[in-house]
Amino acid sequence: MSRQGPTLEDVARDAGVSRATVSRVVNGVRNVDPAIQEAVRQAIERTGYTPNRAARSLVTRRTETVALVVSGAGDTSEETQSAFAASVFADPFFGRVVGGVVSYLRPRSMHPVLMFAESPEARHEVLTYLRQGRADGALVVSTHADDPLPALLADARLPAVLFARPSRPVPFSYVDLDHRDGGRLAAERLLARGCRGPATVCGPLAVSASRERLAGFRDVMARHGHPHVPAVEGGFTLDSGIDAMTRLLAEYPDVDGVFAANDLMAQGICQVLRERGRRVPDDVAVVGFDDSGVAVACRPPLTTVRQPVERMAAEMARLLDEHIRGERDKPTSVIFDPELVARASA
Amino acid sequence: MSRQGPTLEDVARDAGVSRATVSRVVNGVRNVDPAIQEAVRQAIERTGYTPNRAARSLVTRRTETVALVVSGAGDTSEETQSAFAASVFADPFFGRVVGGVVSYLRPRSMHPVLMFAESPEARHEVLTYLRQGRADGALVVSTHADDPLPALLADARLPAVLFARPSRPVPFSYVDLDHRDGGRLAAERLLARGCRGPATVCGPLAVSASRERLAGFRDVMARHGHPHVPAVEGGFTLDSGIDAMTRLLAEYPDVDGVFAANDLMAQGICQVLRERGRRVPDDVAVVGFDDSGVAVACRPPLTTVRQPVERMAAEMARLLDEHIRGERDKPTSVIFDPELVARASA
DNA sequence: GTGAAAGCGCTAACAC
DNA sequence: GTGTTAGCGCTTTCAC
Repeated sequence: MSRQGPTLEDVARDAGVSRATVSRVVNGVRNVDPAIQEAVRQAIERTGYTPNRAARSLVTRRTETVALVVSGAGDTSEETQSAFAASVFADPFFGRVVGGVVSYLRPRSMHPVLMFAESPEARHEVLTYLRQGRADGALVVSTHADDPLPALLADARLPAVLFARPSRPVPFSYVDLDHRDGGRLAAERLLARGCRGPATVCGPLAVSASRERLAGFRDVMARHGHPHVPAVEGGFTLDSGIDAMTRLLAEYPDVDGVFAANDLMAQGICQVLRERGRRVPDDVAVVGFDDSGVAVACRPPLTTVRQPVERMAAEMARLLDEHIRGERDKPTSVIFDPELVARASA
Repeated sequence: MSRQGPTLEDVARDAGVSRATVSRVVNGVRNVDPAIQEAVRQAIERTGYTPNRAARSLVTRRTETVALVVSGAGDTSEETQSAFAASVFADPFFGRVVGGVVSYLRPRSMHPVLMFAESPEARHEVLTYLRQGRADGALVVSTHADDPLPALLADARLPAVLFARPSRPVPFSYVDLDHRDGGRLAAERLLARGCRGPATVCGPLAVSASRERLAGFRDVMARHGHPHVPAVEGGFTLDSGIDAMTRLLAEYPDVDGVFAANDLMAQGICQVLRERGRRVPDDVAVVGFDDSGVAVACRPPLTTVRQPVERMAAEMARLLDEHIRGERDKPTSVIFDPELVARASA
């Protein structure tokens, strides 16, 4: 394991200049004679030099690494820690977040360390990690509303940016979607299709995004003669969509339009409907939310409200980067607009 | 950003000892007087000391970080780089890998940096990253058979462990499943159900695992009077499962048992069958592979061949850790056994 | 424009 | 057992 290639010193000797000059060339600092610059480049080439990041970090106090943390609720037990990761990625949402984050970081030679914070110990790990300077800041995606991590990070004065507005105010930038507007789009679509018995399988009401989507949906529906739209609460999983729809049908057999708070639940809903012999969209129209991979994979393909997760995640990374580099001081929020994507299900 | 808490020096002063002693206590080296040990602990507590990892790495030449790299084929274009991440996680497989890896690393205060190597530039990034000493080694999960990354890592003499046996031999340890045996289990299940018209939707034949599963399946089938089992090649995605099954039904309308090379395709197969009015398992039995989340989510729940991905991933991490620490020298392979999980689909 | 030199905070010989 | 000391490889004043 004693892999340590040539150092600045070696390159300097080879090029017949000082360490400082090589460092300048490596870091693209101007004020270096073009000829010398070229000589150094060649020396680097010859020696196969690669800068040692630990040494650089030690002086720059920066790692070009950020923690990408998926943060759960209070107290998942230890046994489930590995299952947490699997369940998290069961929703295409997180894969998209990763993709968006990487698309921003990679061109800048920055990299994400993946962390899960589903227990108090795990949260402590995240704080320690950042305090040790192993990462310059955190990108936090919470799966629960009452996620305590943002507050902990704030107390420790560690840089972070959040996906979605935190339930209790913390001095961090965040990106979010106009969820209320998303709910409205779904309602309008169902109404435009002539739907007369609308209902919704909403997300966990503890999550603000769920409440907003629901509010927007009901808002428009109320304005069009549906003051009391039935809503059943789901948990953003396929299973919970199946459950919710089963209950919904039992209580309101004549629904003809359902707004699901995400695509995964919409998929479950379609499954239930098909099993009951109801055609989608002819008998019951279904509108999803997210426009994730399952929206296209679903039979029928889902009409859904698009959330530009990749762009949002990239923006989140950009904000963090700016905070870290001191280019941005005050917390900011960037809100994205949803968009209706029409496919077959509604 | 000038966050730098107290240093060893500060703690030493506070405790009235030398830096070395504090270092010993921090690193749990014995040969320290219990009383002094306690004094140091208190000083650490008082000062709120956290070791600076860059400084430590500089001397230990270790980062306690590993690269978890998902490696694609040769030449995905740049635009799709962010889509690659999303598509990768569309298969529950990778979430499970992450979970397994983290379950090993976390208790050891090690962490994974997520990297995607779907293009030549991206692969180069991975090499640079490791050469700079930003990670101690790589865990490589290839999505394609002809992944060039392992060879590149080997040439650079960087430590790595692979998920699945590489198509061309490289001097790295790897974990794998006895895929052939998995194929056999599937065949036996279908035969036990009295299936008389077996077929299979296999994985990409460029992938060795696909070939093995197919071989095991056909092997048993041949031995039981089915010398020529129809096989259609899929791509491990839900869509490809749908396509493959559609083609299969067109050519062999009287199949009554299908072995899908993964659960995602099995799900697609079930969808097609249901659309065609064929009942699963009564008209056509379906056996999946992996036992991932979709196996339970599928209607009907899938009978499938379990691949213990989490355990395999954890083992992969363990092997890498041992290589890094010099506790293991020669490349090793650890092969896991598949297991049939009986549910409703067959 | 370039070099000399002083650290960044830590670990690991080596003395005592 | 504990302290002293010499770096790890890099960036960055500060002279020249």
